[in-house]
Amino acid sequence: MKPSLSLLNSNMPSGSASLIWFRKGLRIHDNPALEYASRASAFMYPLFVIDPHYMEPDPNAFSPGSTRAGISRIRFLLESLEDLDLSLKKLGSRLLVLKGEPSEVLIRCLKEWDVKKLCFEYDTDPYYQALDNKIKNYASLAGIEVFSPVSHTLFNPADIIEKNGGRPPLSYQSFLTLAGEPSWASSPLLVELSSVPPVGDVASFEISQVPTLKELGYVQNGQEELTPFRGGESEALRRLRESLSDKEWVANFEKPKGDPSAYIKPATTVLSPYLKFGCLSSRYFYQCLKDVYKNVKRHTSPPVSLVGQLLWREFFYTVAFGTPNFDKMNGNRICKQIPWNDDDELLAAWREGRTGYPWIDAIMVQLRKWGWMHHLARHCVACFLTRGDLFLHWEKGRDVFERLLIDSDWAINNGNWLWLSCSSFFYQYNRIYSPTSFGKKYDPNGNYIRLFLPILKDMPKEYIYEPWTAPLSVQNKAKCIIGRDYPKPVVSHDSASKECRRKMGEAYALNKKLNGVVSEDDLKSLRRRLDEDGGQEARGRRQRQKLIS
DNA sequence: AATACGTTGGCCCG
DNA sequence: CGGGCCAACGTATT
Repeated sequence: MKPSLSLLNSNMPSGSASLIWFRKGLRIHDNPALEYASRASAFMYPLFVIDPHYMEPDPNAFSPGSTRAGISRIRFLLESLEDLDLSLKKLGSRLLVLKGEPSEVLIRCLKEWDVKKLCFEYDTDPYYQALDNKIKNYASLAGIEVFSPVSHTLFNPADIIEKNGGRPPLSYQSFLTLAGEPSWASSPLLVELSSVPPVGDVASFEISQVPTLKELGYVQNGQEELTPFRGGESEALRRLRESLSDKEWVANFEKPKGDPSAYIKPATTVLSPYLKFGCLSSRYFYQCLKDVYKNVKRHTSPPVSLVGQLLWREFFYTVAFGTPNFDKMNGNRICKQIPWNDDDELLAAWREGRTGYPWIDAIMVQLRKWGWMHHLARHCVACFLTRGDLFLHWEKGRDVFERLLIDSDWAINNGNWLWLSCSSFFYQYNRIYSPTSFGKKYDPNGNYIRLFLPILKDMPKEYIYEPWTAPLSVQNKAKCIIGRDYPKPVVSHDSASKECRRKMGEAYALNKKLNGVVSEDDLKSLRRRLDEDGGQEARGRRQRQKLIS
């Protein structure tokens, strides 16, 4: 369908079509790419590409979902797309959903729809850096204008890195000093779009509606519990208003003071999944928080305040963007080289919530069912897996989180695993979270454990954090025999954490000695030495134990 | 070279 | 529940 001449004016060249390519940024408010695409175009094609690599069911994965994403996050994404489609329809448009390898689909669309202007939000993740370069190269050869604004984050990570002489800052404080106020903050953001151009002729394309889980091939048996958090911009804005309505709460927010065991009403905003998919603009959130701060006497500050939380996100985006191999230990210049153990049995016990430590296991069950846990709960299980107890590789834990979290974000997830494993940013490896007493101080009755581990629901509170210490009569009465109905601890925290401290000390010393340049062989020989010493020490302990008894 | 400081540890004390 | 101690790291600043 060609536009009739009467519709045209000087800003609207004949038949000019733009394409807004949605990936993250699944929103109408504060969406510069959408706004630009809708300006001076006769037609606008709003496109989302369903990438089979991300969306197709993988029956071999360790949890329901695709190869890359658990089913909760896939559903969250589909809900977000549904909501976006609805919002576009209210503006007289709609979301076009196509399936296939994104660059192939996109290039075909650009050709067949004769697109003159391609708009998509700039993305710093390595996956999109590679994909977007491919698309930009094609567009420049084809003479298509590309508009790719920075709007997922408050700052452009490249700017901060440049300000710091080409390297990203490695501490939060130095990041704050460099960052200052965001450049856009002086004027209000565009949060309302009144109308957008109509969708043009879609030619030979089979456009589908936003698919359901079932249509994607997911078989739901009704057994698995999916996340209670609904996706989409509308829900994001509703949650935002709800959080902002309590001005005192916003003003006094201090992250470390939240209760990780709160599950009826989480101690934080739970806006992270909406920021991850861009259902909520981080810039709009920032603007709203500043407005609240203006109207109260005093408020908390970074790093603990709510604005501080947004800046943590920026910090990790910046370091991740400026650090080659950020998601690996090997070849990552800011990552300590540590001889982590490799033990699939222990890894599976952690992943599946059967370490025998109820606090740890309940958190892992919440991860699997809800795709979300409180920040401090994440700390506990990450510390337990790596430097605290099991001494397993942070990359393995990262993979589990990346798959199961509905808010998993490449930069933030990797950054936090580097942090918690004392591989980067944070180095006080003596500070280890106790898998028993940490949870107890927030939730002495163990309600959180009882909810996510119902097998322990009748265990008296005296034993619920350490059920293996309960007398058999108590276990019988609680209908939960340790070792049969619920596992015994896979390690003893006292000795395991001591071992971890020792190994971390040795590994740090080696990194220092070799100035951070640690080879595979260096790690191998350190691992051998640690195991020998550890073996000797353990044998010595058993010997002494014998002599005592 | 010396110093301050770091989003949120555990434990014991009063 | 706040304070002091434990044992102690690296980064950034001076």
